[in-house]
Amino acid sequence: MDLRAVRGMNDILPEQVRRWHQLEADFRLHAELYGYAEVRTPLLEHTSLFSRQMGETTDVVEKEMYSFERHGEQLTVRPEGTASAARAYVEHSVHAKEPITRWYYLGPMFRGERPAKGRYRQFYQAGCEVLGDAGPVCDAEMLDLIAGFLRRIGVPDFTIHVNSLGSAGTRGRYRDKLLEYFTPLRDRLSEDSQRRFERNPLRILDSKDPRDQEAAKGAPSILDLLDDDDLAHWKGFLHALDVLGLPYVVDPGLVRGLDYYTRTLFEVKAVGSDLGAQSTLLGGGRYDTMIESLGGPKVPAIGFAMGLERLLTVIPEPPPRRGPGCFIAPIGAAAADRALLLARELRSFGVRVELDGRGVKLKPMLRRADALGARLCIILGDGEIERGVVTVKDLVGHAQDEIPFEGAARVLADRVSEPSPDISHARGLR
RNA sequence: GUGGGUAUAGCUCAGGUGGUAGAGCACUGGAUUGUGGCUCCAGUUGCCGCGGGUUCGAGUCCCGUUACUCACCCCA
Repeated sequence: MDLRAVRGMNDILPEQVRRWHQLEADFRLHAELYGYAEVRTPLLEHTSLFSRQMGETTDVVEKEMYSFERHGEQLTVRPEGTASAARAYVEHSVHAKEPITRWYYLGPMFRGERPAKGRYRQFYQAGCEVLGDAGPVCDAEMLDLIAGFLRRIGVPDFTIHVNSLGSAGTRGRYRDKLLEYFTPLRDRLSEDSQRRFERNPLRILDSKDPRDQEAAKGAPSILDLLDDDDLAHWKGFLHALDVLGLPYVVDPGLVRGLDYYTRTLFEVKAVGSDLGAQSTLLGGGRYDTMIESLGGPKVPAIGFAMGLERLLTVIPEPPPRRGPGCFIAPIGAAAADRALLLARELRSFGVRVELDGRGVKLKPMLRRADALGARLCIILGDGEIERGVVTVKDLVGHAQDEIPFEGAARVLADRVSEPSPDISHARGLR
């Protein structure tokens, strides 16, 4: 095969799409329960939106975006959802129409990273954003939504990690303190962290390298630098989590890659999964200054996004798809005509029908019906036409009888909805 | 961008020390002129990733290359 999908971009075949539908439906349900409404934004945005919002020096912006020029415009295929949602919020002056806005989104994102397990160049994210609510209860409720959703879809075990970055000033002060702390230890850090030292010293804290972990042991905590307002928010957040009974881990080393976060920061990791290094199922946090920096009003905001591929590798396989209610096996040209009409009528009763139009012998048709896991097989040949009947074979049991062709659809529709006579033979459903 | 692993039938994979391809599953036909699943029999499917080298001879050894994959970086 010389034609392949683009690297890092995957086909999702129907067998798997079922799982995606299920996941998406569960997400929508939970988001709606908490008052969120779906927003849909374009896949393409002006490049500047992302470079300004995510931070010029983040890896995503520096080397992972699919950017190009077209008709004199610098465009980028969205690498994440928050920037677009924020842009739409500002563009439509939503703040002037309602004090609090709760939006969710769902769709593909694109980053030109080297693919690995649970990480692809086209990947799907679902996320929520609350705009206009600065309170810590809002942050805790978002985690409540998340935890309920994860349990609902069957994530076996996960941990919630939380941290606070304070406001912009706090972050700057903390950065200085960290630099001060790491400077004498600098030559003991890993090569990667030597680089981080220059660019983003906060990231040294969550390095996986044992040398860095050793060096970071006595590092100052950002939580000690929070000002009164930040601290009140942080405490309110933890209090609300306690009220909700949500277990969490305070992780002062939790730093996220995007520059726009303030105060609350959280991450949910899968426990005991085979996701390898990509065990982070979702991440989010508060971005109280982003809307304003986008040229919008002073509106606080918080959001999270989760990777659907990662969720899918962690949750159990759903039961197999049920077969059609009726499989129609016509034998001969006259039967084929009748079968065509019968199939349509059955469907009008809401019965899922598969008609075998191959014109082959009965045996392969029955085999096909069985492989599909059909409930009933309708056999229609010359004999049946002469007698004005159809033969109905129960594929779950073995029973077979004839019913009048006239009014057959209604009778079959009723029969399909009945419980199977002998469930122990329900095999071949794969 | 860096490092490791892998590449043989539609799928999952065997193929010591080089002798010109195999199994299971799937699919098709038959045993059963119009009756599925189970069983039995038979059959179809391969540029052995690609290019080059060594050799009388390469799926097997060497070099290169591409793809996939895992890990790092980073992130969902």
